[in-house]
Amino acid sequence: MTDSAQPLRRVVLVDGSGFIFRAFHALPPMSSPDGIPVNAVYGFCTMLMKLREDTRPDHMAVIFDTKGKTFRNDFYPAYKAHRPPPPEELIPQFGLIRDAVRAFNLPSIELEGFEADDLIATYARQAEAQGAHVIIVSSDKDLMQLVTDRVEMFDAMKNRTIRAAEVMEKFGVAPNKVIDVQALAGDAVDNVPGVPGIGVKTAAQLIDEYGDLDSLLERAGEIKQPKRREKLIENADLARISRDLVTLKTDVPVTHPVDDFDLLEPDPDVLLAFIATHGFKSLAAKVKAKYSGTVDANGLTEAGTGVNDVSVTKAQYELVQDEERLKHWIAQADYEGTLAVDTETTSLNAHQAKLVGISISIKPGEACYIPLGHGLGDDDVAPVATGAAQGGFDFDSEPKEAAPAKDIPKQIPLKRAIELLKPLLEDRGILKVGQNIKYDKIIFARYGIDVAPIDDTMVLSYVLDGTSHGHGMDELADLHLGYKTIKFADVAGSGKKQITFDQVPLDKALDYAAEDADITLRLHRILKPRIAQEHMASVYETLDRPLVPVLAKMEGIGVKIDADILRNLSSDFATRMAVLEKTIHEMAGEPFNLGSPKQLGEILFEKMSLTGGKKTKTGAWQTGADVLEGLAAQGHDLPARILDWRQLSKLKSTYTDALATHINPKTGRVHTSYGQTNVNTGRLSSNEPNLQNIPIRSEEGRKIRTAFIADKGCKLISADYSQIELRLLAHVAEIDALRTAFKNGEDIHASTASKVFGVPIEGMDPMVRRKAKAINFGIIYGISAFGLANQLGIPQKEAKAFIEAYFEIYPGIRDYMERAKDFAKTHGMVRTLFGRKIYINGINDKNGMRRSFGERAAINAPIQGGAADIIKRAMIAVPDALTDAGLKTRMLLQVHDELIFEAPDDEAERAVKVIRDVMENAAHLTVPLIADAGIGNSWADAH
DNA sequence: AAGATCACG
DNA sequence: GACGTACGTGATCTTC
Repeated sequence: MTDSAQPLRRVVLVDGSGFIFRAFHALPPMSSPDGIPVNAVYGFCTMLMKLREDTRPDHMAVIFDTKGKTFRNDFYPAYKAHRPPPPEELIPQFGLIRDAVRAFNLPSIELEGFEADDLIATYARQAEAQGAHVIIVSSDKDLMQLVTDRVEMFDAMKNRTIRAAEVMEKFGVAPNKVIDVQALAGDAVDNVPGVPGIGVKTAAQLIDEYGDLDSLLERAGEIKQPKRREKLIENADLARISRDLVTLKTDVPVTHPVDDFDLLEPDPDVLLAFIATHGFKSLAAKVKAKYSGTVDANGLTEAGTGVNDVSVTKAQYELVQDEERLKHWIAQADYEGTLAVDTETTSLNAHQAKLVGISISIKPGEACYIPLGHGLGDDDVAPVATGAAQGGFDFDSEPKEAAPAKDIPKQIPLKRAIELLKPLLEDRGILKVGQNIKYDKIIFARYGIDVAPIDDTMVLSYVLDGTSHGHGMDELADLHLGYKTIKFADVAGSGKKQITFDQVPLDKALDYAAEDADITLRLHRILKPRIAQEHMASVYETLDRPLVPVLAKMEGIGVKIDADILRNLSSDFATRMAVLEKTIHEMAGEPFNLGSPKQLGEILFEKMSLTGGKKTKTGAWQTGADVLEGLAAQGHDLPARILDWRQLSKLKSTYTDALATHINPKTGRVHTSYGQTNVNTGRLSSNEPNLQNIPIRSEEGRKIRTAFIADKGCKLISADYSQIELRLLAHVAEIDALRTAFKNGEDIHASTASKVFGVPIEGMDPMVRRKAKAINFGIIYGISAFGLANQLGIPQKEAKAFIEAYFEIYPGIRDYMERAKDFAKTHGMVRTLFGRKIYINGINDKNGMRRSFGERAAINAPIQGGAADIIKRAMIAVPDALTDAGLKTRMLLQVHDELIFEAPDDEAERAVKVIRDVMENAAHLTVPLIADAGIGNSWADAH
C-alpha cells in the first residue's frame, strides 16, 4: 500500500478483544447518559490515552477477534466450543469499542477466520523482521510464545511488562518452549485437550528434561513414572493436536502490512465528541488539555468546525476510469477508516437492478464516481440460470461486446473493479456509511461482496427523529445541511421520457452520484454524534444497526411462491365475481361499477332508499363493510352480495394477480422490501409487495397462503409470539393479576372474562370470552367506551361498565395510561422498554379530537414499539444461533410478531427448538415470553 | 394526488 | 355539551 511516512522502530499492537473482557470485569459498572453500559469502553479509552503517552510508538494498531469459527475449528471443532456467551452488559460495548478506536484515529484490524492472537503474531513477526521493537498490549498467556528480545508484552491493567523472565515464571520455560508446555498441559477454558494428568509444572519439567515436545514424545518410553509414561504414549496425538491449536499463525494473509500503522494524531473534535457524549468527563478534560479541541461547557462540539460547511466544490469530484486512480481512492479510504458509498443502478428494485456505477466519499467535499455499466446497452444482464443463488450475477456475460464501441465510455471492467473494491468493502476495520445502505448491500451481495461494517444515515435519522420528518437524502440534506441536492429527475428526466442511469452521460452522472456519497458522509458526521448525545446508542447499536444486514439477507433470499396455485385462485375468483356482478346488476335494476363506492352509495341510499345511510366528510355516502353489514343484517340482499364481491375483488387484485407479477424471474421467488424507517412505533413495514398483510382471517383469503411454499427438500416454519403485546402491557404497567395469569399459562381472554364478569372459566359462553378479548385489545389501543361499543355492537353504556369493571380487576392499568399520557404531554414522546423514542403527534393539540388521538397513541406506542424491539432482538440473534447449531435454516419473513423460516426437511424439528429458544429469551420480562411454532409445506400449513 | 376501502398484526 | 375515536401499516381502485 502506501509507503510508511515514519520508520518502523516502535510498534504497539493492542489485543482489543482481550482487553475488553478484562476491563469489563475489572471496572465497576458505568453507564453512559443514555443508560448503556460503558465501563469497558471507558477503560479502553483511558488505556489508549495512557499508552500513547507511555510507550511513544511510531506505529500502532488495535486488533480484534471476529465472531464465529476460525481455522482451528476446521481441524478441532471443539476448540473454544463451550465458551459461555458474553455478559449482556458487554455486548453493546463491542461495537462502541471499535468506534473508540476510530475516534482515536487508530487502525482497527480484524480478519474473519483468524483470532486476534494470530494477527498479532503475524504483525509482531513482520515488525521484528524489520528490526523494530514490538509491544503487545495484552496479558493473555497464549501470546507469551511471541516474546523475544525485540518483542515484549505489556499488561495495561496491572501496569506490568512481560519479558522472558515473567514468561519463565508463568510457564517454567523460556518463551520459545511455551508452545510445547501448553501442548502438554492443555487449557480447560479453550478446550485444548493436552495430555490428561499433566499440568504446567510437570510439562515444564518434562520439556526442560527432553528439550522439546517431539523429542519427548519420541522418547516417552524412557519416562520412569509408569502412569505418566502411559499417558504420554497414549495421548501423543492429542498433544500434537494441542500444539497445533496453541501455535499462533505468523503468516496470516493480512490486508494491511504493519508499515501501514503509522501513528496519527486523533482529530480532537471527533475524539472529544466521542468521549464527551459517553459521559467520560475526566477523560474529556485530559484530551482537551492535550489537544486544542473546540468543546463548549456542555461537552458538545461547537458548530463551525467544518462539518456544516456545505460549499460543495465540484472540482473535488473525480471520475474514476482507470485502475490506478481506483487504487488510489481505495488506499485513501483505507487510510481514513471511514467512507461513504453509494451505488447507481438501473432500477429501484435491488433484486433485479444492474450495477451501473459506484460513488465513494472519504472526506466532506471529496468524492469520486466509478462508472462501470454506462452505455453498455439494455438489460443484457445474466441469463436466468446462472446457478448463483439469489439473483447472483454472471460476470462473464457482461458487458455485451456487441454494443457499438463509440458509445461506450472508458470504464474499468466491472469484474476488475469488484475485485479491487471487495477487500475494502469487506474490511471489518473500515466503516462503510450509506444512505439506505440495505439497498447497496443487496446489490453488492449479488456481485459477491458482503459489505460490513456499516452505518446508515437513514436509520440514524429515524432512530433520532422518529417519523417527525422523512429520511430521504434530499430531505435530510436540506434539513441538516441547508443544501439542495441534484434530483434524480434532473439527470435522468421524469415520466415517460425517464432514462435509466446507465444512459446518463458521465459528466452528469459524476455530479449526481459523487454528490450523493459526499452528502451521505456529511450527514453521517452530523447524525452519528447525536446518537450518543441524545442517548440513543442502545437502540441504534443493539437494534436498528445490526438489523440492517439481517433484513438485507432476508430480502435477498425471498420466499418461494407457486404461480400455478395463484393462477387457479385468480380464475376461480374471476368466475365467481362475474356471477355476482350479474346478480347485483339485476338486483339494482341497472348496471353500475361495483368498484365505485360513489355509484354504490347512490344505488343504495337514493335509488333504493335504504335507511341508515351516513355521509363521509366529503359528502359521499359511506359504503364501508360495517355499513353494508348493517344493511345485510336488516335483510337486504344486495349489500350482502356486494360484500362477497368486494372480498373476491380484493383477494384477486391485491393478492392472486399482483403477487405473481412480483416473482423474480432469476430466483423464482418473491423478494419484498422491508421499510425500517417508515413506522412511528419502531415496527417494520413491508412493500413491493407487502407480505405483512397476506390474508388469513377469512377462509377464502387463507387459500392464498397455500401458494407460499418451501423450496424443494425444505419445509416452512412459522414461529409467532403468543400475546406479546398483552404480556408487555402486564410487564410495563405492572399488573400483578395479569402477570400471574400469564405465569400460570392461562387462556388470557377467558381469565379476563372470568374476573370481569364473575363467571367460571369452565364451560364459559364463547360470547363472554369474545367480549373480554375485545376489551383486552381495546386496552392496548387506548380504549374508549365508544370504540368498544362499536366493536362489540353493544350500547355505549354497557361498554363503559365493562371498562370500569376491567379497571377494577386490573388496578394499575389506569395508572399506566395516565403515566403514558403525562409523559407524552411533557416530552412530546414516549419510550419503549429498550429506550426507543416514539414521538406523539398532536398530544398537546388544542383540538380535542386530535389530542385524544395523541393520547391513545401514547398509550399504544410503548407496547407496540416494545414488541417491535423484542422481535428485532430475536431477528438479530436467530440467524447466528441457527448457524452455531450447525443448521442451514434461513429466515425469510417477518410479520410483526411472527417469523417465517425455510428449513431443510431433516433439520426442521431442530431448527424449531433453536428459534423458539431465541425468541423466548429475546427479552427477560416479569412475564414469560412464549413463541409457538409450526412446520409445513406451505405457509397455510405451517401456521 | 386524495380518498375510500380492506388486507394484516 | 358536542365533537369524533379504537393502535400501526401498504395496495388497489376510483374520482378529481
